[in-house]
Amino acid sequence: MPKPFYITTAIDYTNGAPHIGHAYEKILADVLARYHRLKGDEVFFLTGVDQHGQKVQQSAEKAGVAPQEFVDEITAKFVALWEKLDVRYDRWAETTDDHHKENVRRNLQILWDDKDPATGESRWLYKKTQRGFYSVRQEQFLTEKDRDEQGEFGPEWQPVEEREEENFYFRLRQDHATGAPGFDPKQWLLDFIDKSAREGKPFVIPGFRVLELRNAVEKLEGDLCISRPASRLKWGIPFPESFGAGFVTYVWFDALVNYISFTPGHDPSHRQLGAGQKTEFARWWGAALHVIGKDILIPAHGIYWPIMLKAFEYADEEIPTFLVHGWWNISGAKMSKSLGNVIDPDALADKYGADALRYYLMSDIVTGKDSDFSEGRLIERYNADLANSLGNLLNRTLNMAGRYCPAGVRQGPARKEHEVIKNLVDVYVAVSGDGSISAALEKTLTIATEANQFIEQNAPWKMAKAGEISAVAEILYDLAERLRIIAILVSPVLPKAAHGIFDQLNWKMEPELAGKEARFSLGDAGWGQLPDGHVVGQPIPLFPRIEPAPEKN
RNA sequence: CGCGGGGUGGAGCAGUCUGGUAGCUCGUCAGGCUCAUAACCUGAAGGCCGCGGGUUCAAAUCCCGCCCCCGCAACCA
Repeated sequence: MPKPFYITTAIDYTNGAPHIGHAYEKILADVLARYHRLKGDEVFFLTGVDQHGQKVQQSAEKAGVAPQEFVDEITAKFVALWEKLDVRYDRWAETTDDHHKENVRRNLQILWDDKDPATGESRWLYKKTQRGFYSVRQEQFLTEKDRDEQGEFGPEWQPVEEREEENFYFRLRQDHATGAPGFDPKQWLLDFIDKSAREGKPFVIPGFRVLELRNAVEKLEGDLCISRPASRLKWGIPFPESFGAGFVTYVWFDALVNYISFTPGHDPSHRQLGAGQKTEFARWWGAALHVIGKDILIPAHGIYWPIMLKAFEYADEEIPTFLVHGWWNISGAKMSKSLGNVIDPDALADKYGADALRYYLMSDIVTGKDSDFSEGRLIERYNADLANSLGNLLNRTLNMAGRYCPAGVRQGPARKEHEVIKNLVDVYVAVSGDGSISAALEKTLTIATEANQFIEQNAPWKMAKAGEISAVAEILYDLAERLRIIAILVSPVLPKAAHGIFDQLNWKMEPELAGKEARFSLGDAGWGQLPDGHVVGQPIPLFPRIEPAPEKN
């Protein structure tokens, strides 16, 4: 029975066009999904868009269109980009989807109906009136921390007015004044983090984020305001009528729930995983990995979400794992719209191709850390690794095969290099499982580098001149096998190129496999699967060199 | 004394958790090869792994102190 692997990404906010950071996250998740399919796991890959909220409402107003029209337009850009970048997901999550809206409302109702027998009040939600200074410009209540040195609210907040507002709150910690929920969510989360660390079961990857998260939880005070008055936020999911009229769901309470709403087999009528949902849903949910950016770990994913799941009565083992990735900076500075240094992945894909962009984004960063984006580096890595090392290897191999062995390549004796390759494949599997894609690529490229060395050591062109054709045929079989294995290993990152290599090797050409991921399997990465006497195809440069644009003065 | 990340040959980075000959790509220099996408291969120069202490037979790696850089308001992965 194949192992389930459920991978999700953050859903992108449809307030602007996608940038390189959005693309990085989706490609990372796509590569992991493809890697698990390669392993033979049963994979479900969920991604999508977050469409509600204040900022979308404002942007739509500014653009003079209805919010739905506004988000539809931006959503289309995301969908088109993922298509262009070969991000192959299994389901698309949109928070304006009816099923999702229904699910969010049900979740609210469930928490509202979960009454403490002693008080008759909800254990999780309560209504409170907030009175204070409100920035009309920023649409938020201000705190003492927002005052400047003079003790005034600066011009960035103005106009500021005193306001009173009633909202619903979600308990993040025990609060005796308003009735305890029976246990302290904050303490539970701290214990859960510690327990995961003790058991060596990763809750947050990479490890240093665990420390950061734990410190943030320690400092946690106050609860989460999960409603907005409809008078100031219309673009969102209305609260159920039982809460009274005029409340709209806060975006994070809406967005996070998407992970549940769009999981296969989800039935909103069940509250928890337990007996009622020990079905398709539970099978997927138990294997969930959330890929997110470092900016949304604290507090949304690392604090709100586990406590929400706890409130929905998910067991500790049913809290998903987070893979937290870093950022692509620009010349050491943060990418930002206000600095105007945002990188457009769509234009890059047009210029260099999806595979080149995917390769760069996967190879030139260590998962979890930040890296610096540079088009020059993209070209450098493409030329060095893909054009010169791998592409040229394929080209020279097929050229020699066509020239010296038109009747086919021949299986030769076992060589010590085959053992080296097997070890590299093992390392590839180990590091890929940890999400270390750059290390996996490095190991894969090592096979190409060693193949180039192998050619020099044997100099098949000299052997051919000496008439040793059968020996040449064995060398070329060896090279074709290496290329076949490389194609399998790079296929998660370079799906197009992997097909290109297989095609040129004239391998697995069945029409039903053409262009399909099923063509690649880790089980085929063992040595010696090309038949004796196999005839390879014609060489066509797979990665033409990119000539760097001359330095701008 | 807020929280976290980083400081490794000219450039960009890995290695640090699980101490044991300092690794990769680019660049530089010298040579080789000609099957190949002016690609490939071999060799060389270049590092007291931010600084100072400590633990150890042994420290880039563990411990203590210090210095410098970057994030932690918004747009936002």
